[in-house]
Amino acid sequence: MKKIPSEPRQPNSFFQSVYEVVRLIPRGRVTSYGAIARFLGSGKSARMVGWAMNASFTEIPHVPAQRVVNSAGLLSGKFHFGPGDEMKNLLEAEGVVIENDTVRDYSVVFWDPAELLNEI
DNA sequence: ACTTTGACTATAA
DNA sequence: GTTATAGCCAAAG
Repeated sequence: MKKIPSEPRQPNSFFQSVYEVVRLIPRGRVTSYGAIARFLGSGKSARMVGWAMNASFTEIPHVPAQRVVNSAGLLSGKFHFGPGDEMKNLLEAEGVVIENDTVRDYSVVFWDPAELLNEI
Protein backbone atom coordinates (compact mmCIF):
# COMPACT_ATOMS: atom_id res chain seq x y z
CA MET A 1 0.00 0.00 0.00
CA LYS A 2 1.44 3.28 -1.03
CA LYS A 3 1.38 6.26 1.14
CA ILE A 4 -0.95 9.00 0.10
CA PRO A 5 0.74 12.29 -0.74
CA SER A 6 -1.01 15.51 0.17
CA GLU A 7 -3.03 13.64 2.73
CA PRO A 8 -1.12 13.19 5.96
CA ARG A 9 -4.17 12.11 7.97
CA GLN A 10 -5.80 8.75 7.81
CA PRO A 11 -9.42 8.87 6.75
CA ASN A 12 -10.54 6.76 9.68
CA SER A 13 -8.71 8.69 12.32
CA PHE A 14 -10.20 9.62 15.65
CA PHE A 15 -10.67 13.11 14.28
CA GLN A 16 -12.83 11.94 11.43
CA SER A 17 -15.13 10.10 13.79
CA VAL A 18 -15.49 13.22 15.86
CA TYR A 19 -16.41 15.25 12.80
CA GLU A 20 -19.17 12.83 11.90
CA VAL A 21 -20.72 12.99 15.33
CA VAL A 22 -20.51 16.78 15.48
CA ARG A 23 -22.21 17.06 12.12
CA LEU A 24 -25.08 15.02 13.51
CA ILE A 25 -25.82 17.56 16.23
CA PRO A 26 -29.28 18.96 15.48
CA ARG A 27 -29.61 22.67 14.83
CA GLY A 28 -30.30 24.59 17.99
CA ARG A 29 -28.86 21.90 20.21
CA VAL A 30 -25.44 21.49 21.78
CA THR A 31 -23.35 18.73 23.25
CA SER A 32 -20.16 18.34 25.24
CA TYR A 33 -16.71 17.08 24.41
CA GLY A 34 -17.01 14.36 27.00
CA ALA A 35 -20.31 13.11 25.58
CA ILE A 36 -18.79 12.79 22.13
CA ALA A 37 -15.69 11.09 23.41
CA ARG A 38 -17.77 8.70 25.41
CA PHE A 39 -19.96 7.91 22.47
CA LEU A 40 -16.87 7.03 20.48
CA GLY A 41 -15.73 4.67 23.19
CA SER A 42 -12.97 6.79 24.63
CA GLY A 43 -14.77 8.49 27.45
CA LYS A 44 -11.61 9.91 28.93
CA SER A 45 -10.35 11.48 25.73
CA ALA A 46 -12.57 14.54 25.77
CA ARG A 47 -9.52 16.71 25.21
CA MET A 48 -8.87 14.96 21.94
CA VAL A 49 -12.29 16.00 20.76
CA GLY A 50 -11.29 19.59 21.35
CA TRP A 51 -8.08 18.99 19.52
CA ALA A 52 -9.98 17.51 16.64
CA MET A 53 -12.14 20.59 16.48
CA ASN A 54 -9.03 22.68 16.21
CA ALA A 55 -8.37 20.99 12.90
CA SER A 56 -12.02 20.93 11.89
CA PHE A 57 -11.94 24.38 10.32
CA THR A 58 -10.11 23.05 7.30
CA GLU A 59 -12.44 20.08 7.04
CA ILE A 60 -15.05 19.76 4.37
CA PRO A 61 -17.98 19.68 4.76
CA HIS A 62 -18.14 22.33 7.39
CA VAL A 63 -18.19 21.10 10.97
CA PRO A 64 -20.55 22.96 13.35
CA ALA A 65 -17.96 23.23 16.07
CA GLN A 66 -19.96 25.97 17.77
CA ARG A 67 -22.41 23.31 18.95
CA VAL A 68 -19.75 21.71 21.10
CA VAL A 69 -19.20 23.15 24.55
CA ASN A 70 -17.69 21.89 27.75
CA SER A 71 -19.48 19.99 30.48
CA ALA A 72 -20.54 23.22 32.19
CA GLY A 73 -22.11 24.60 29.02
CA LEU A 74 -19.36 27.19 28.75
CA LEU A 75 -18.22 28.24 25.28
CA SER A 76 -14.68 27.19 26.00
CA GLY A 77 -13.73 27.26 22.35
CA LYS A 78 -14.96 30.71 21.50
CA PHE A 79 -11.43 32.04 21.18
CA HIS A 80 -10.72 29.64 18.36
CA PHE A 81 -13.45 31.07 16.18
CA GLY A 82 -11.53 34.21 15.53
CA PRO A 83 -12.06 37.66 16.97
CA GLY A 84 -15.16 38.61 18.89
CA ASP A 85 -18.00 36.36 19.94
CA GLU A 86 -18.46 34.61 16.67
CA MET A 87 -19.24 31.33 18.35
CA LYS A 88 -21.93 32.92 20.46
CA ASN A 89 -23.33 34.64 17.41
CA LEU A 90 -23.60 31.39 15.50
CA LEU A 91 -25.35 29.65 18.37
CA GLU A 92 -27.83 32.44 18.91
CA ALA A 93 -28.59 32.34 15.20
CA GLU A 94 -29.70 28.76 15.78
CA GLY A 95 -31.91 29.69 18.70
CA VAL A 96 -29.51 28.83 21.49
CA VAL A 97 -29.53 31.47 24.20
CA ILE A 98 -26.09 32.39 25.50
CA GLU A 99 -25.76 34.08 28.84
CA ASN A 100 -22.32 35.14 30.05
CA ASP A 101 -20.56 32.83 27.55
CA THR A 102 -22.63 29.96 28.87
CA VAL A 103 -25.54 28.10 27.32
CA ARG A 104 -28.76 28.89 29.14
CA ASP A 105 -30.94 25.86 29.96
CA TYR A 106 -27.99 23.72 29.10
CA SER A 107 -29.65 20.55 30.31
CA VAL A 108 -32.57 21.29 27.96
CA VAL A 109 -30.70 22.07 24.75
CA PHE A 110 -28.10 19.45 25.47
CA TRP A 111 -28.06 16.70 22.90
CA ASP A 112 -26.45 13.37 23.60
CA PRO A 113 -25.20 11.34 20.62
CA ALA A 114 -26.92 8.38 22.22
CA GLU A 115 -30.21 9.91 21.12
CA LEU A 116 -29.40 8.67 17.66
CA LEU A 117 -30.35 5.24 18.89
CA ASN A 118 -33.62 6.64 20.16
CA GLU A 119 -34.65 7.92 16.74
CA ILE A 120 -34.53 4.42 15.40
C1' DA B 1 11.31 7.85 20.22
C1' DC B 2 10.48 11.23 23.90
C1' DT B 3 8.32 15.36 25.66
C1' DT B 4 4.81 18.72 25.58
C1' DT B 5 0.32 20.15 24.71
C1' DG B 6 -4.57 20.90 25.04
C1' DA B 7 -11.72 24.00 22.66
C1' DC B 8 -11.77 18.33 29.04
C1' DT B 9 -13.86 16.17 33.24
C1' DA B 10 -14.57 14.54 37.88
C1' DT B 11 -13.53 15.21 42.39
C1' DA B 12 -12.16 17.71 46.54
C1' DA B 13 -11.66 21.70 49.49
C1' DG C 1 -20.92 29.48 43.53
C1' DT C 2 -15.45 29.27 43.25
C1' DT C 3 -10.43 27.45 42.76
C1' DA C 4 -7.07 23.52 42.86
C1' DT C 5 -5.57 19.08 41.51
C1' DA C 6 -5.12 14.76 39.23
C1' DG C 7 -6.23 11.72 35.43
C1' DC C 8 -6.65 11.15 30.65
C1' DC C 9 -5.13 10.10 25.76
C1' DA C 10 -4.04 11.12 20.90
C1' DA C 11 -1.60 14.37 18.01
C1' DA C 12 2.25 17.76 17.33
C1' DG C 13 6.86 19.37 18.07
